[in-house]
Amino acid sequence: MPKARSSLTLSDVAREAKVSVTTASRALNGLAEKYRISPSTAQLVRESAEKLGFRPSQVARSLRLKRTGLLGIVVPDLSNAFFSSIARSVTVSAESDGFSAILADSGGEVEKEKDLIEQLLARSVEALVVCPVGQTFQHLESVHQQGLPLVVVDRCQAESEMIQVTSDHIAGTRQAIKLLLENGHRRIGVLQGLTGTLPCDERLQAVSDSLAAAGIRLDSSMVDGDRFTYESGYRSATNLLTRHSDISALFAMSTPNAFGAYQAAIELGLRVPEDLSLVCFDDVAYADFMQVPLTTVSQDVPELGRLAASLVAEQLANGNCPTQKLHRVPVTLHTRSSVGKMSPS
Amino acid sequence: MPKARSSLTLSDVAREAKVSVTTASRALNGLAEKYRISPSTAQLVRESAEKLGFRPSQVARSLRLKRTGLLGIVVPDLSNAFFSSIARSVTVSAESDGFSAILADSGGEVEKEKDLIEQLLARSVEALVVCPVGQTFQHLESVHQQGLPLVVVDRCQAESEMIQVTSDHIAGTRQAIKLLLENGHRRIGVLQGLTGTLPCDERLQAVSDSLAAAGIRLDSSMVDGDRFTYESGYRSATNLLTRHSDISALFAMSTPNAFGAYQAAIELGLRVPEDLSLVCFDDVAYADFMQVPLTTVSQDVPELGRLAASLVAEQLANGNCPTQKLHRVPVTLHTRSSVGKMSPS
DNA sequence: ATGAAAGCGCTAACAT
DNA sequence: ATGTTAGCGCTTTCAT
Repeated sequence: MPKARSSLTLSDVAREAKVSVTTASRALNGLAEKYRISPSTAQLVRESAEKLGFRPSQVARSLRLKRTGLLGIVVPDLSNAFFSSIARSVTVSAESDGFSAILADSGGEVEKEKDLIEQLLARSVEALVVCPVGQTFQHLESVHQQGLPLVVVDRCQAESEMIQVTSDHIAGTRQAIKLLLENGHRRIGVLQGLTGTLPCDERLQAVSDSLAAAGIRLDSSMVDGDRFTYESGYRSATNLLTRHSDISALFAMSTPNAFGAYQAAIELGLRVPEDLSLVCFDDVAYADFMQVPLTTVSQDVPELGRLAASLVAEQLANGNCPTQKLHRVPVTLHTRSSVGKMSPS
Repeated sequence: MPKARSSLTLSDVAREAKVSVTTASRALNGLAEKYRISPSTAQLVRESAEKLGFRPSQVARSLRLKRTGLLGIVVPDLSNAFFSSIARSVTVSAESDGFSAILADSGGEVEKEKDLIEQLLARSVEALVVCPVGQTFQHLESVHQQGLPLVVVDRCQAESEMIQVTSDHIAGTRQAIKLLLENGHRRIGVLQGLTGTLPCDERLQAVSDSLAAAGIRLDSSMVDGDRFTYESGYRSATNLLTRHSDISALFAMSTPNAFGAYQAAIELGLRVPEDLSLVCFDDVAYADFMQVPLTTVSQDVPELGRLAASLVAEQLANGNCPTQKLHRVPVTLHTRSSVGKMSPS
């Protein structure tokens, strides 16, 4: 298996096979028939390439063909299971289409995100999948207007011509609140995630609407939190439960939020679900093995990724933009034990 | 913010500024002083570039400079938190060094892994971080011999000149077994992960040695399993516990293995830790909120990634290979509740 | 202080 | 059926 420190070029192969670079190129690219290169010559070229351990330079190819076969993915935090799962779907799908994925981690900072996208464009990626930080979209719109295939995942922009994929936050929230209402809860607190993002805003609105439909007004003092983190959940739950001793249920916008709330509840001497019910968006690994298995609205994360990947592939193949702009992926309510019946008082 | 569909080239900028491409290139690359370009000209070039929204082609640059600023990362499963965490560390560190990371998912298949590495080499990545499937290393050795900076993470190759990073599996296992022995356990079963990989082999050997030091022989009938998965854990635990009713503790090589075992125990009517103790390698999110908080030997995954990244950076900077080949990252025993004292019988 | 021209490795007209 | 040659967009000698 001869594998010399490859700075071998096509002309090395051509020389070895005693043909021109053109012929070598054609033979190696499977264009032998098209250019009626004699089978023996083609074979000879292939053998020479093999023998020398020739590996065509994708860089040179990219420059010449103006196609890099590169796809960019930007996520706020690759160590977060939600985003790494999306990254995986997209990466794997890209690989199977002969693309390579450049992955970039914005660390949740908009400026970094802009920066990374610039870098990716400079590298001539042919498409972009972005899970934006979600509070500003101008730079993304601009990419889209330049005609580069772009798919936005999760933190969408409500009014936009961009192709976007996100969960059905409204339907999910409705199911969760419905469950709470059916169990007799009337005083329901909301643990918010990152405000100003579509998932957060839609969920909050849906809570408000669902409650309103049941004749309950969601007071803003019943809403707290500002991140999808454990800490935010802990803080906001502590605030809410301290402020309103009559809260009987909490709707958390993420699993970390819910665990923060759970911890807060314990510290306040509240039992789940006896004294406090808890529902949350997203899901945990091994939920069934938890002290109190959480009732969750779980997103179909792999499907978000798959859909994003296929929307990219479609644009790459057809060159045109899919007509449907905003894609919603259904969510599923997993009823476990963290929601209890409100004891009649 | 003018951002035309960038197929703008340097010569467009040069024309706009009424200078040669040479001067344009120099001005934009901060070589104005070196080539004594008049400040006004340099400024003019920069403004023209800005005005046109010029973005230099990294592809052309790469071809000319023979430096791509690309780094390849290959992992078996990006949706696995262990690997995504490593991918994150490496990606972030690469970004801060001005590199971009191409991420590839081998799906745990050696052939795919080989394939992906070939592709990455064809793309002229300047360095490679690989979490190999771990059962064959020839292709990696070959890359290393070609002189390309390469760091192998996690599933190392015992005898090798490659730069490798992995946890201190032996020390970790010893601590776990020591804890079990101190609690009076003598009949200890082992739930194996993927056999033939260094983490699995070293851990098994360390169990055997630790037991031997206490005068206990590890019979091969006390070892079962072949994957780091939940299913493997479930199956092997069921086998072991059925075969040997006197087993009082299980050492699991991964958290999924441990949860599989936990499920198996429940189904066999065994309580943890009263009837069966459980320790495992790796860690779970929210371990403290589990029904039975697991005692674990947890790896410092971010550190594995950071170390790998810095070893890559070192090679890239110095051009030479670090002298220390195999790097061990310490692990930590997290004592929680899944290990109980053996009741004197 | 600035430019002309060569060339990185490859593909594709355009010959022959 | 095969070869010559012109570039892709950039950097860099080598001139001036």
